[in-house]
Amino acid sequence: MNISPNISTTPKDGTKTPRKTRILDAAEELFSKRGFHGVTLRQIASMAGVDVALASYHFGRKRALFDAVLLRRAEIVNTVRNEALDKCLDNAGKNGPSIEDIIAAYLRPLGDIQASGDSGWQNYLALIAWVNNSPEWGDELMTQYFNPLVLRFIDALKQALPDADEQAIYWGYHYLSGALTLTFAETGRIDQLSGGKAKASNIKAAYAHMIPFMAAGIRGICASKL
Amino acid sequence: MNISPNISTTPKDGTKTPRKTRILDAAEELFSKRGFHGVTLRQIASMAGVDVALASYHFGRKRALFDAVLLRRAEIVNTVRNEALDKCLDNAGKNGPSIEDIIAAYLRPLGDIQASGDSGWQNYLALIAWVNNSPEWGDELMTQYFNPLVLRFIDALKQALPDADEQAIYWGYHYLSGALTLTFAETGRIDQLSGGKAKASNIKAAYAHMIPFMAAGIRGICASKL
DNA sequence: GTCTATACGGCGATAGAC
DNA sequence: GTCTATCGCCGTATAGAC
Repeated sequence: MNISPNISTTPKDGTKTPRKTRILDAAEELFSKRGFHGVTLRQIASMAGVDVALASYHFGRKRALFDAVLLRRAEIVNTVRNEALDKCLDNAGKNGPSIEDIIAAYLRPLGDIQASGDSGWQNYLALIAWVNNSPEWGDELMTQYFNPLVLRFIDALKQALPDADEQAIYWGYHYLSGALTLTFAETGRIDQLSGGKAKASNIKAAYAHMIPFMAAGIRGICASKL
Repeated sequence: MNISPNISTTPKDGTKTPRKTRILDAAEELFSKRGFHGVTLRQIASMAGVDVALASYHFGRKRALFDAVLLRRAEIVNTVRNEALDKCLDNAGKNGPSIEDIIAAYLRPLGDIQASGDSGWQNYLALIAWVNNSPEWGDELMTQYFNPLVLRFIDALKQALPDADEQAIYWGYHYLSGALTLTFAETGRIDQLSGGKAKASNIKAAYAHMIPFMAAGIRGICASKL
C-alpha cells in the first residue's frame, strides 16, 4: 500500500510543491529535531523558502501549525495500522491470533514506513516520539490522534490473554510504547553504545528484535503473579 | 542509603536554602517539564525568587546551567546504581547472577528514588527522560553522564547470556531504556489509556512489572535465531 | 564574593497595510 | 496572498551596591 497519498514526499523539485505543503514539510523536520519550543516560525519559513507571515496566514498560531503537522499524516498511519490489525484478526484461527501476530500487526506498518526511506515520514515518526515523551502534551496529543487504534490493539491483547491481569497489559503496552518511540527518535545512542554493532539506521533489525522482545515481555508479566 | 547528600531536597523553608541551589531546583523543575528551549532564564529566576542576572553570575550561559542541573545528581545516581550492581555480582553463585537479578540491580535504585516522593529527584528523572529522547543531545549527554554504568550493565548481561548475539543485547538494552524513560516522563498517558486501572504514580507497580517484562524480553530475543 | 538594576542588540509572534 | 511594522521578551553584559 502506498503510504503517502496526497502528501508530497519531499520531492527533488522543491519549487513545484505548494508553499503550504513546503511550510508543513519544513515545520515537520524542524519540530522533529528540536521540539516545539526549539523552533521558530522564521526558521520554518526560511527552510520552506517563504515569507514568515505566510505560515501565520495559512495556519494561524504556531501551535496550530504544530497541530496541522501532526494531523496531516495521522489519518494515513491510522488507516494502515487498522488494516493490518483487521487482517491479523481475520486470518487468525478460531483461537484468535497469537501475541506475536498482534504485536507484529501493530508494529510492522511503522517499520515499513520507516524503512521506506522517505524523510518526511521519518521526521513525522521522530516527532511522534517527541510528543509521546512530552510531559507537557504527551497525554493530550497521543490520546487525540491515536487512541482508537491503541485501544483496539490493547483489546486484542486482552482477548489473546484472557487470564491476564488487566493492569499488566497496560504496563506492557506502556513499555512497548516507550521502546518504540525511542526507536523513532533516532538519537544515535545505540550506535554509540554498541560501537557500531547495532545501528539505528538498521530499521529491519530494530523491528525484527522488537516483535519477539515485546511478545516475550508481555507473556512474562501476564503469566507471573506479581 | 541516603540518596541526597549535599542536595536540598525541596524543603518547605525555601528561603533558607542557598540561592544558587534554588536556581538549580527551579531550572530542574522547569527544564523537566518543557525541555531546554521551552524555558527562559527569566522564568527560572522568577521561580527561584532571584534576579535574572544571578543565574548568569553563578553558571554563565543557559546551556551551562542546564549541564549543571544534569551533573548535580548524576554522580549520586551512578554511585547508588554501581553499588547495586556490585552487590548483585558479589552475591551471585559461581554461575553468575540471573538476568532478573541484573535488571533488578539496574532498575531498582531508580524505583527507590522515584518512590521516595522527593519532587526534586522526580524532576531530575523526568529531565533525564527528556534528554534520552532528544535527537539533539540524547546521544552526547547520555554518553557523557551514564556510559560507564550502562556498559557495566550490558557487560553483565553478556556474561549471563554467553551464547546470545551481541546485537540482540544492544537492542534489548535500547528497548529497556525507552520503556524506562517513558516511565520517568510521567505524561499521565497510562492513566488516561487505562481509565485509571494503571497509574503512573504507582511507581512500585511500574517497576514490579518492568523487571520481569524486560528479563523475559531479553531472554526472548537472545534465545530465538532471527 | 554575592547580588541587583539596567541596558542592549536581536529575534519572537502576530496584526494590519498593501 | 504578500510583506512591513511593531511590540515585547529573549539571552547576555556590565556597572556598581552591599
